[in-house]
Amino acid sequence: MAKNEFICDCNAIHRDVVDNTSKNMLEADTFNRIADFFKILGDTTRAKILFALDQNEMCVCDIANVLGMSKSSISHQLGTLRRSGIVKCRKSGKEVFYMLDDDHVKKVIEMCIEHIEHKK
Amino acid sequence: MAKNEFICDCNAIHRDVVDNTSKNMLEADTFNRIADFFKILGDTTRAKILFALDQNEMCVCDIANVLGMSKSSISHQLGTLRRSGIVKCRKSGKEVFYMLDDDHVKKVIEMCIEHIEHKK
DNA sequence: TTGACAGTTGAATAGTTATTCATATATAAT
DNA sequence: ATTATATATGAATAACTATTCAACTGTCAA
Repeated sequence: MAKNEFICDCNAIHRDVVDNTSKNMLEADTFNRIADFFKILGDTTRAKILFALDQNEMCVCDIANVLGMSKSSISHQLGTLRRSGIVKCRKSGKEVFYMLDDDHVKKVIEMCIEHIEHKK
Repeated sequence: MAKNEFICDCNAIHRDVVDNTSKNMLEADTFNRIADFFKILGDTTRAKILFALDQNEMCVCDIANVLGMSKSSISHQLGTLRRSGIVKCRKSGKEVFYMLDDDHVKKVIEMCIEHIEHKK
């Protein structure tokens, strides 16, 4: 196999490892989805919102007060979470109550906390 | 309790829910750590690197070839992963071999893939 | 129907970050 | 010593994103 079948200009390639690993890689789209999922959790505000919603469904105003942030900011983030299918909402009069829409999120957050405690 | 003990200017607050949830919230620093952890996974390049390293330890050049990206770019990302304690490395001559340094990462990624499959 | 209020949304700003390029360091071979 | 190579790194650019502000929608009450 010629050197320039490989993208980068090194001689240090371990071809068997590279070939084998390449074969096992998932589709590009799958990695995008993985990254997108974690990107959602990778923001302090959203992490707080999800942790809070794990305890109670809440209206936008409640969440804003729990986090000490503006309603607009919270609403933007809830929009992001809703579009990702991680939270869902129900309307009741003027209020909109948000709740988790994903079992995995809870587990993933718990595992993450475990990780953090472990690394301390 | 006076209205302005709450941060935002709504009347729609459910005080018991807000008070209770507030009590159960973790420290700000903990949420920052949670978000920082997920931020690391929340990038396509880093997700690919971690998935690849889950199969074999590899040198920078190998990873660059598996991902089809420049060595410099990969090296920057490996630095980020190393500083986060998610990968570690060993030197062997001119080469530097990287490997996972965290059991949780594997589990978290697997759970994430499960989540993605489930939502399809 | 008018006013008040819960929530949403678009635009703007400010901060962050991934990649590239050029350069630097470290190791091995000649 | 000198050269080649593997990796690291600083600076710059470009792309992305969180929050704010202002304006808007929809609902309830008077």
